[in-house]
Amino acid sequence: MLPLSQTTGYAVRAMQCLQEPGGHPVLVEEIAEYTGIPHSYLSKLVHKLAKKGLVVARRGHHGGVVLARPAAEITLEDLSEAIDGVAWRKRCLIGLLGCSDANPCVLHEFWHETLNQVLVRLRSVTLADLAQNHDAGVERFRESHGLAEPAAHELEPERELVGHS
Amino acid sequence: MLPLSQTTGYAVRAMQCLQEPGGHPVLVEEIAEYTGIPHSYLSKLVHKLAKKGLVVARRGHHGGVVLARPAAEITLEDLSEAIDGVAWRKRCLIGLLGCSDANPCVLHEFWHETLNQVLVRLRSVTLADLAQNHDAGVERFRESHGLAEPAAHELEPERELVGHS
DNA sequence: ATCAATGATGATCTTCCGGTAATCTAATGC
DNA sequence: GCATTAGATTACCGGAAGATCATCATTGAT
Repeated sequence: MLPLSQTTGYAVRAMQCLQEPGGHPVLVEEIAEYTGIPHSYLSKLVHKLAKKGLVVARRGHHGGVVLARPAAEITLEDLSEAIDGVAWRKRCLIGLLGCSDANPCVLHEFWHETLNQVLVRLRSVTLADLAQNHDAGVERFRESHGLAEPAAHELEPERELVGHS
Repeated sequence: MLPLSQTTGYAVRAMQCLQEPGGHPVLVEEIAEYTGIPHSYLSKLVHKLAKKGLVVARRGHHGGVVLARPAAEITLEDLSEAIDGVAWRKRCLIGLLGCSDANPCVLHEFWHETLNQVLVRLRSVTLADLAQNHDAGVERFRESHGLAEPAAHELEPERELVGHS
């Protein structure tokens, strides 16, 4: 009933690997190896993101994927919306199909406000925010899972996390 | 990734129909007719709630279901926990298996705090709160959907109805 | 003791999501 | 233009959640 799906999580991790618009395209294959997301599944995911205008994918020699706009202009909400859509935001908490703004159930206002708080938070975090902690977080994960080494890694010291509280 | 499942919604609706502890037991059948939740599915749901100590169910003559404690002492969080458990609260937003409090991903703190805000809200609403608006909310819904009066009509097959496809 | 009322339970079906594999199509270099 | 490199697309598999059906087990009235 509030599906920030696993695939949206994948989307976040994939996007963390991408360059700013204009940079060298990153191969889906590279993202797959780096993140551990299955190649073929990632390919579809990327395609979805491309259709939504968040990334640009090119085929053939020197193809790959780049951000369609600056990382600072892509929020978690954008990713959630691109992958999971927005339909779930309108679903009644207790599943009454007749429930709507005009015809609210007992919990309508309560739930609407709850979702809103979550969305505000999702909107407050951008890809650029993530990049700042990218290495620290992902490196730890990679070590504990024996995944492939990235080409270059510059580990920034532990910073205060993105928390907006 | 934040599954307040459809079944939890059912649980809320079902619980709205119950009496205070000590009151006359309500039949699963009655709840099913009143709410539109499939009888057999509801039966399992009720059983789960009983195992969690939220309701008491008795079989046989004059059996039925009653609240195990006052409505004012049962929160939405209780229901969510009884049905969906708590595992999902600990899952990493972006699906990193190595992510934990000791080994946080970039979004760990952010997500933890987000979930917390939701939980605080779920904890702030009790069944008793719902009862106060029960009639207004549910009646409106029933009217606009032609659902059975507590005294059982039959439901039209083609109309969109909660949980029927 | 018996029987009917009523919840409990297990098998099965469907749908959706995550995931795999094979193949198609577009872009580039030669 | 042809081969190679990439992403795009299609078909299919498996598991979990929702839902249904049939059957079992318990309680209380008589």
